[in-house]
Amino acid sequence: MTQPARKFTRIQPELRREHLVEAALRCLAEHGHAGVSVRKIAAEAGVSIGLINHHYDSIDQLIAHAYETLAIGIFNRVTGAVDPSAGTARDRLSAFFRAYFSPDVFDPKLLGVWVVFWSMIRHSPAIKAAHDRTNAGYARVLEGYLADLAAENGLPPTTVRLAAVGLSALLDGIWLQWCLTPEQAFTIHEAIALAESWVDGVARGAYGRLAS
Amino acid sequence: MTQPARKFTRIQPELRREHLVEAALRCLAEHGHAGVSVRKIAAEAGVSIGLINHHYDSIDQLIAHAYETLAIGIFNRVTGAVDPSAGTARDRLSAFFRAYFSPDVFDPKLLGVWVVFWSMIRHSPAIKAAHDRTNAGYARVLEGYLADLAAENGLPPTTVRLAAVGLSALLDGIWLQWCLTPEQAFTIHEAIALAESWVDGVARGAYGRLAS
DNA sequence: TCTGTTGTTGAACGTGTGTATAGCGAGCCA
DNA sequence: TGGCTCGCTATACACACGTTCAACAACAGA
Repeated sequence: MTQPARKFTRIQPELRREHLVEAALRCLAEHGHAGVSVRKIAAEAGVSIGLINHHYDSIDQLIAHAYETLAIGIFNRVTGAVDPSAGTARDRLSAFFRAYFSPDVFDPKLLGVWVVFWSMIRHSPAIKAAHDRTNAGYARVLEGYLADLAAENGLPPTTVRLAAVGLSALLDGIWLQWCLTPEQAFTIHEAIALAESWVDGVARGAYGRLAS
Repeated sequence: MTQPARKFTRIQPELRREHLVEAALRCLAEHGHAGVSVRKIAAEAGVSIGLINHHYDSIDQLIAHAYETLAIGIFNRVTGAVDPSAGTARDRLSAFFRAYFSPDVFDPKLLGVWVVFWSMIRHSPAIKAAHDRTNAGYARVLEGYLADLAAENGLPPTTVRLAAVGLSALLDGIWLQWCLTPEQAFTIHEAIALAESWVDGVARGAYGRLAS
């Protein structure tokens, strides 16, 4: 006596979109660029092909939504690990580094996802906008830490904007190298030491020429 | 009185492969990931579709060949701009920076090409191998400069390997940021200043903790 | 229990993909 | 000038893609 199997279950559009985003991210992590596929994502989410175009005008919009979800999630997790009022600016930078150099972020699978996003920036305004927004977020946060550091140590504050660019680039570069070469030539501990040493350089006035 | 138009011209396989690689790079620069297409590349090269599979077992091998050509070309141009015997180690680093931060390398179109390569690293052993080889090349060159710098300035040489990782990451990160955000928040001059300041930090002993 | 709304399905369509292959023809060499 | 080699063309094939749309069915409210 089999039940008349229910063919599907309805859920709220907002919740369904969330599920689709999660399935899309799993597809991107597993298949890279080939994971940008209505059929693969629908299969991963356990729904029919047509459902994606019912909730999104095109697959690009789903990917853009996925990018925004992932990028903001990581940003919040990393910056949320830093108590903005406790300790010195130097302490806050160290806390930021510890959160940034965590397995959540330093995961080679993540690069496969990110590379897809980067490749779509030029053609998709939605993804470009999401990228610019999170990028500005990191710049703002790092500039805040460095401005505090400059104030506490009496360094010239004119260097702050550019120094934040440099630190951001260093962190991105370490992440990139880590993800591209899984058989690593350096440890997470060493990666943190590189970032800390960069701040040491700032504290020793090595970045004075940026003020010119 | 029209000539009986020649339908094609034969050239040496080696030369033809070179033309195909150049066409592939133009396609990647223009169309990004969508440029990885036998039909697009064949059209760009002005040859028939089947010719690519005549010269390469699969399109992935053509892309790998293109990657190797481009990566080695840039590597040779950048490292070739540094006279390995003249001046101090610091001079050589500065010369390297000037060559690296040139319009040849700092071209947003180049990122579109590179992103395609990165996305294929996981699935294509040929591309992975080409990447590892050029990566090792940069590591070797930078380690050389930094070892000379350490010897000239009496710094502990144990830090050299890891410092090269840091410098390489910084350069990659600056390049990435430059290419991802064409409406730049910094100039090439400032980018060079960031790299020079990093070396200042090394010279001031900021990277002593790497030796631990 | 019936009805209306709407989230969901799945087949269909046109396009683009990589590869295989049969045959054409350009250019070399005797 | 003939013939032969092989670089090259162009068609064909099977498959995957994104999108569309008419029909279906789950669930809320009456």
